[in-house]
Amino acid sequence: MKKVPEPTVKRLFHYYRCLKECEDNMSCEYICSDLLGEKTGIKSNLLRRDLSFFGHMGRKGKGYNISKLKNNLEKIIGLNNQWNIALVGAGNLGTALMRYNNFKKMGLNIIEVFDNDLDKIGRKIDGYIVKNAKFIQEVINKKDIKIVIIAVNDNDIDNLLNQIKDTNIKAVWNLSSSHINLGDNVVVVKGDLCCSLGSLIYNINN
Amino acid sequence: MKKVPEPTVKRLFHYYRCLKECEDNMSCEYICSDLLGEKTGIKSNLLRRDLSFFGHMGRKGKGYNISKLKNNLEKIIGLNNQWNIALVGAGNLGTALMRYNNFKKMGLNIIEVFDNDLDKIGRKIDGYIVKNAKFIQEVINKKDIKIVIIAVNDNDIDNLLNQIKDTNIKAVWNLSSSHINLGDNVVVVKGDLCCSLGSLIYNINN
DNA sequence: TCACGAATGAGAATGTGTTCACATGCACGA
DNA sequence: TCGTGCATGTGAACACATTCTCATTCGTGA
Repeated sequence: MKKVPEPTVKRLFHYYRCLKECEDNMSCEYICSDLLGEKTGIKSNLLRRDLSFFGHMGRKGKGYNISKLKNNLEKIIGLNNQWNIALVGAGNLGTALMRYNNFKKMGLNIIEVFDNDLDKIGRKIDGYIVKNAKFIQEVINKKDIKIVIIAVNDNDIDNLLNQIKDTNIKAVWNLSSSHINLGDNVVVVKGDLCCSLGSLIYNINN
Repeated sequence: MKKVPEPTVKRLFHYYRCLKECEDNMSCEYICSDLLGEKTGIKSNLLRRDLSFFGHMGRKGKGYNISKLKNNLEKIIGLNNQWNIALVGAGNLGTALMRYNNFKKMGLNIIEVFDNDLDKIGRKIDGYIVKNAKFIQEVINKKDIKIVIIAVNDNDIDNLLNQIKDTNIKAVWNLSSSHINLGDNVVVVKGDLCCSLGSLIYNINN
């Protein structure tokens, strides 16, 4: 299969979520690219191109079967599996993530929470008992965790990375402002909050 | 001036923050693109191209003057001004943002917090008194707020948008999962948390 | 069964962003 | 002051992503 562009991948999720809503709230069985595009804010042309990377998803003259397309996208993205996640950082942002219900709906389960603040370790937050960050490596290996969310302040990142380096994790979602490099085998997605606001400010100014 | 690509804009902030660190922690006055690139995880080639959009920022054979470049980027991005921000949504995510110190360091000030949950309205969170969301329009106009952060659950977005529509705001940072359209005069930056995890999962799977 | 309308999907063209290669100019030591 | 080396910055090539256009196919109604 032809390589799927990264922007396309990002949009897949929008389609997926929108289709899920349609499935629940709409009476009809099919949706055309114009409507789906309008709902997601993506041009219908582009939407069709995106979907066509994965084969013939629709029916000419009719549109896309909502449930079928939804299920296909679910598999394509990988949301049909359950993913165990470790959250590092039980501060404000971390706590918000623990309580963020939408993750669970997607099959994304935060199953362990770590911190290196002694005040937090051992405390129970939203059902999670915060563990000492020095056990990360051990726990990740034991529980076969594949995804790590980093939501800590920037000072102690290096220690963390050393701990994580020799595990079998596949991806890191980096909400800190530090640059992370864990080699070619680990996907790192940046999610630095400041950065988004930075580009927003630039665009206001120019 | 030639149009600056959006990816470049996003990277500017990384350079800026890194330079700020260098200013504090390094003894030397100049930094070369190789080193700055390594620190930020961006190829030095690309970095030089990015900076060159804004004129001659460095000295051949020597590198970039750390403080000078930092100050230049500050102006280019627009971080030398103070920006008043309204936060909509005093839930977990909203609260995390109120407490997120890095924004203040950037000159980004959340000065008002709104919600439409009666349990939250009137309460004091982290120094902010949560106001009723129905006063958004009034307050935005009065306080000359230019940026709105949307951190609410998705059900009540439409009401919000109607309130915001007729104000003079310039940008919205949309952390909800709904698609927002406020015309061509308002910059909307998407920050949907689920979406990032979605593309992460895809990349693990493929 | 045929004709017409609707909507997909793909080739080609365009637009956008990154990388390559190297000319240019500055720094520094002899 | 001259020559060598270093690092920037830029034109050109390339790679990537979006848009345009339209052939194709299916559905529907006469």
